[in-house]
Amino acid sequence: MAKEGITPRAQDYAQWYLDIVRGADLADYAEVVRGCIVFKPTGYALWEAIQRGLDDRIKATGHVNFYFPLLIPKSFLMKEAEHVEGFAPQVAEVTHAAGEKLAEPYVIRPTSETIIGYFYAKWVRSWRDLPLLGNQWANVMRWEMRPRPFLRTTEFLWQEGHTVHADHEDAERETLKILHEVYADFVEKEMALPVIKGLKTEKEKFPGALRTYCMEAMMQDGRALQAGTSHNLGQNFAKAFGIQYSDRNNQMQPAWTTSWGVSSRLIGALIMAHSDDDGLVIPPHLAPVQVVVVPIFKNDAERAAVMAAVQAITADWRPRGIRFHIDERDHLTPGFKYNEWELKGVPLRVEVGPKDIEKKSVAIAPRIAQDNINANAAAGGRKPKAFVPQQGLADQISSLLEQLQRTMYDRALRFRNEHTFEASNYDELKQGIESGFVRAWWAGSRDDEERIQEETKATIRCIPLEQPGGKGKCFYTGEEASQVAIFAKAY
RNA sequence: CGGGGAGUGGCUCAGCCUGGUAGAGCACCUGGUUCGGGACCAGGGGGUCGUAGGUUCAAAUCCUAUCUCCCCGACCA
Repeated sequence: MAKEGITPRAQDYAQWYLDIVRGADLADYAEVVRGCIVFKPTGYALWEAIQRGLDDRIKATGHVNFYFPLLIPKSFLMKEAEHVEGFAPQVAEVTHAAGEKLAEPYVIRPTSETIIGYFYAKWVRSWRDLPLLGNQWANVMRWEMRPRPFLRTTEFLWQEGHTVHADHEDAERETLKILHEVYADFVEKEMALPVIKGLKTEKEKFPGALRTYCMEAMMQDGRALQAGTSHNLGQNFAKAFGIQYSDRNNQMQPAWTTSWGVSSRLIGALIMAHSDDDGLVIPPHLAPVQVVVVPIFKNDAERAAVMAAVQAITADWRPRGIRFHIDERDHLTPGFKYNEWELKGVPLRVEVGPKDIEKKSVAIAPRIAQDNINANAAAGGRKPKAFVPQQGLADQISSLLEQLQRTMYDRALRFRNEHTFEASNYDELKQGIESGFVRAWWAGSRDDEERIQEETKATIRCIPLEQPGGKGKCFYTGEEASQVAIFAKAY
């Protein structure tokens, strides 16, 4: 039962995604600025919800926010060899200002390790200054060949954390803490998106990092989406920018740094992981509007009675922390509103009409199917709907929202499990990556990895932190392997 | 950035081949009847046909350039 104007997923997944973005009114194309989008209010509200959830966790783990300039001297980028090489093809440069050519061009930040490194070198003096735990919310720009709304735009919004540590162990601890306690915790609990946490291979790691940890999520077409990364930068940037400190013995030591980020791409992940052919589906924890109330009336007298009832019914919702909206528009039929709010992904709909006033009930309809709420033929619909008493409604809504949150996570996890395959040879891998993730014992080289990518379009998404243990036979080289890798096509 | 497709009211598109006063459906506005799963009738508003240049008495239509979007590839959060 696809909505008007929504291409079914099975027909064209890419078009479906674009239809959701447009239909749910999340973004507009900034067609006058190639590759950029306008975050419309509903899209930006999702970003604000993501920011809130992450910012709370970033601060709870001891970090503070700050802000560095958008423009970075071009020479800064050149100081770390791998870093320049990695980002050079993607940077935009400012060469002129005030009508004059600049002596040294600036680049528009593609990420801020370099400029922050410069200042960290000034700020860090002693072991007592460490760890230095900072984060900034910012926009960055990376010139993209093939942009897609939220998933890959030339300018995007993100947070980037940058920390300095006295030794490798502390930097490593930080890198993993962010991955587990900030990123995966947020994405799994608030976005209802199960992720696989792992290590990037040399080929896939951040340019200039010692190692990169990541979390990978599965989209409904079986492809992987990198939902966040956390880098142990080793001493690479510290050495390039001279970040050093006096240790307890008054010896100068190069420091160790980390950086980590998640971006507005998460909105794309949210859409592609949860939504259906009827439109967007937003997990209740994240939803800017969790419940929409649709009043039903035929005339002014009914309208007055119904609105009074709606006021009474919703009176205790706000104090209970339920985020809701009452759709009072009177030029649209209820049926139209149902479809519209489903398209926009609101988790729960409550209908209040004259019959409900009489029976002290309301109709309640979850955005996605729930075991305890069945399709209600009496309501003329094929969609799940239940009539429940007004008494104790706030409690029931709160618990239903929690139930929906769990259902969404479970549903996404089940989908991932059903689309994850084991491969013990190359043919099995080729077959598996057509519809999902492939787990396989891996002892190949970087060259092997590149060859596999050329031949199959799939990459090693990560070496999962959770390993089966023991040894296996590499599916590609036939050698003894001590680790399992996840292969998939990626966004 | 290479290959392919497309830009005409807010949306989906027709008109272009064969140049001659810009159309439809949906959406929007007004009024009325409706209203528990995408209402109906009547009236109305809205488009320098992506942009720039050229050909022509005359260009949405033909030519050139350019921008943007979509699909496929190489690059990436």
